[in-house]
Amino acid sequence: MSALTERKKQILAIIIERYIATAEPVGSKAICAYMGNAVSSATIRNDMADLVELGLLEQPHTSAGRVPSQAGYRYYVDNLMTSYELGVDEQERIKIWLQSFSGEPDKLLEKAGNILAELTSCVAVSSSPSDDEAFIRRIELVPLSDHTAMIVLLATSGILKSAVVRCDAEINVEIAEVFYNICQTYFTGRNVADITLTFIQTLVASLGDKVFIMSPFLCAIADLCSAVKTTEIHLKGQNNILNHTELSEDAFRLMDFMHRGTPLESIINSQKKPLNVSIGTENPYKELRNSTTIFSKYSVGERDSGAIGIIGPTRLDYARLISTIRYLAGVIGTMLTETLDE
Amino acid sequence: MSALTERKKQILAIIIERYIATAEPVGSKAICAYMGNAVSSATIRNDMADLVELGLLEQPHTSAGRVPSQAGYRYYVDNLMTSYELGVDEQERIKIWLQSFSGEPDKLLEKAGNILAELTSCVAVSSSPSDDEAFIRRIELVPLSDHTAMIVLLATSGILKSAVVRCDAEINVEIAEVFYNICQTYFTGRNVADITLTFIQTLVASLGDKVFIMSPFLCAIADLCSAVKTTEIHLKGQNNILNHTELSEDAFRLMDFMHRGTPLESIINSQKKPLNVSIGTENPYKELRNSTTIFSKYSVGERDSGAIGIIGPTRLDYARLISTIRYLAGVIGTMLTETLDE
DNA sequence: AGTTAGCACTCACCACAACAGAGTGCTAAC
DNA sequence: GTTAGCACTCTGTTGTGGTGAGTGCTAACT
Repeated sequence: MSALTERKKQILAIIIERYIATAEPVGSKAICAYMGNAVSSATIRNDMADLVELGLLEQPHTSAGRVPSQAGYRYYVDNLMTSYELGVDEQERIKIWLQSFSGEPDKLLEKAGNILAELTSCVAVSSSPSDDEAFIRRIELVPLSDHTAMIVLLATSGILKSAVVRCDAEINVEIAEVFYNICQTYFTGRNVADITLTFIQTLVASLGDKVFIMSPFLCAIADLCSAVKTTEIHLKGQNNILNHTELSEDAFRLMDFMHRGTPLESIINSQKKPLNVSIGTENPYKELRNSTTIFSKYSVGERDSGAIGIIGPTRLDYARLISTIRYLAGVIGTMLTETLDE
Repeated sequence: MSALTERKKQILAIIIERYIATAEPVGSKAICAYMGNAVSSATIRNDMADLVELGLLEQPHTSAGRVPSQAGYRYYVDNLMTSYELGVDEQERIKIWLQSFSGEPDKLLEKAGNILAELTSCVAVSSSPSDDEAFIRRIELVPLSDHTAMIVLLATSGILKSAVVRCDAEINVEIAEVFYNICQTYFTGRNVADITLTFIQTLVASLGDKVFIMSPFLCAIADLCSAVKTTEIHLKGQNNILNHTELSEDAFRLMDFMHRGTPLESIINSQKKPLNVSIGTENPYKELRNSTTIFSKYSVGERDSGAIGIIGPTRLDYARLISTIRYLAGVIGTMLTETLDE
């Protein structure tokens, strides 16, 4: 595969970079100029013909310049791209943006999505950390009024979920005590995956009439546990779809696709390497056949917990985006790990 | 203004209803058929010419049918539209959808936005209840770990806000006691608008070194108070913009407009009547000149607290949408008022 | 007066042809 | 292997003529 001559690589790189910058097919003459007229346009034409032969370039029509094919982008990303280091100022900016984070992982990832969308002019997708092997670290009951209370559940993964519950009986100290006793006995330290609604049902039944009144609280706990292991997905910068003219004809389908949710979840969950670039038809969904997705996993502690990335056209400034996403994922990872340690 | 003959009104109504249904200009012959050939197409043409004269209709070009003008829609909404009663099954469906609501106003309004977007195929906008005259009903400190705690603030408006705070010192019973004392003395019962960051600063200064450590908690409270009075806006179903072909050329601008946030906020806050329909240029923003907005305020207790509505093209099924939005706003109001009473 | 039939007219839409321009592919020479 | 030269191809644009839907107007009718 790497049987390309240096010049062909150079030509391919120029075409891709020019095309990324201008969205116009690149002609032999323009390339010639970009190479400082080292060789003539005819020579370049010959090389370009070979590159088309290899499937790395495409010509929209006979008399247009060349455009990178998906394989061309792939080759570029794998072999040609000069890796780009995020400037210190940009790094600082990102950190400052994220600084307001105070300990709620969900909010951090939502914010990170916003930043990424802003920075890349693409649609940003981020998933809150999810961990179905998480344990319940702590459950708290926060009385709000005579008949309502908030239940706060903290998992070992650092994830925090809360819900407001209404209760027919008055929520007094006695009830709170019963609640904490039940939590201590049946919930704290258990795997969130164990706390299902059916588990709650059998539990309530076994506890008998006395604590029947607890039932809404316990159901809420089950819901929170399921929320802990559910991947929560944040979609930001959807308006950016319309920025990219090459996507405009797919815009509707794409929008719809992204709002369906589950496919995105499966994409997020299927990230193999730390950083994945899927170009066009490399994506598992046909709606993305003209799009590129770039996702980076982030880790909390030693665990891969979620991912953040973008969906954009295939014509992307890969070098910049990859380093941005990688950096962001790194920062998220360290921030979340820090909170975990405490 | 109501100097229109009955027949002209009928013609106008038919044109609008046909156009709403088909998005095609309506010709005299078609109207003739819809009127059961009661009069000839020539007569209708004469009437249509008058309606154009009055500015209620427009013709895209000489040889096309007629299309409602913005003024036409306005006349229709004000005088012609047969009000539509939401079916009981639809009412039930909405209630069941919203049922999962347990006491967090923010979540209820987010959900309501989702429902509305679903139901109308428009972009739904909803604002969480905001009330800058709300008082602090309750503040709770929920310890999460040695150095982090969650602060929960409940306002008299029923709004619930929470934040996680990190603290250098260990959060023990002693600190909690100091916290609650401060809350009791300086916060509970006060107007949220009073609790500004500068207020906190002077407070911290006056309390002296001993409680300097409380500072992050108190700042968090100030943030929560400002969140209570801030209008929080939920935007749902943005993918629906692309459903409406007549908006497609404005789609980009519209998307951008909606993502800017502040204009939406000002629209929400400037709702005069319980239910407002703004057609095209009646909207205060030029980006909406081809759009219609329909918003209904909802009330918690006796107070107008927020609004919910849609942004769509001018070609809308006004009757259905208006009744849907009105109903939804009513349900939201009662649900929120109920939680308030407790 | 209001209504109607009849008819010329207007304009968007479509298809087809002509044309210019950009960029190529190929050939023959270097 | 490289280059100059040139015919060729294809797109995008412009212009023309035909078609059809729907109108506006006039003159006759009730």
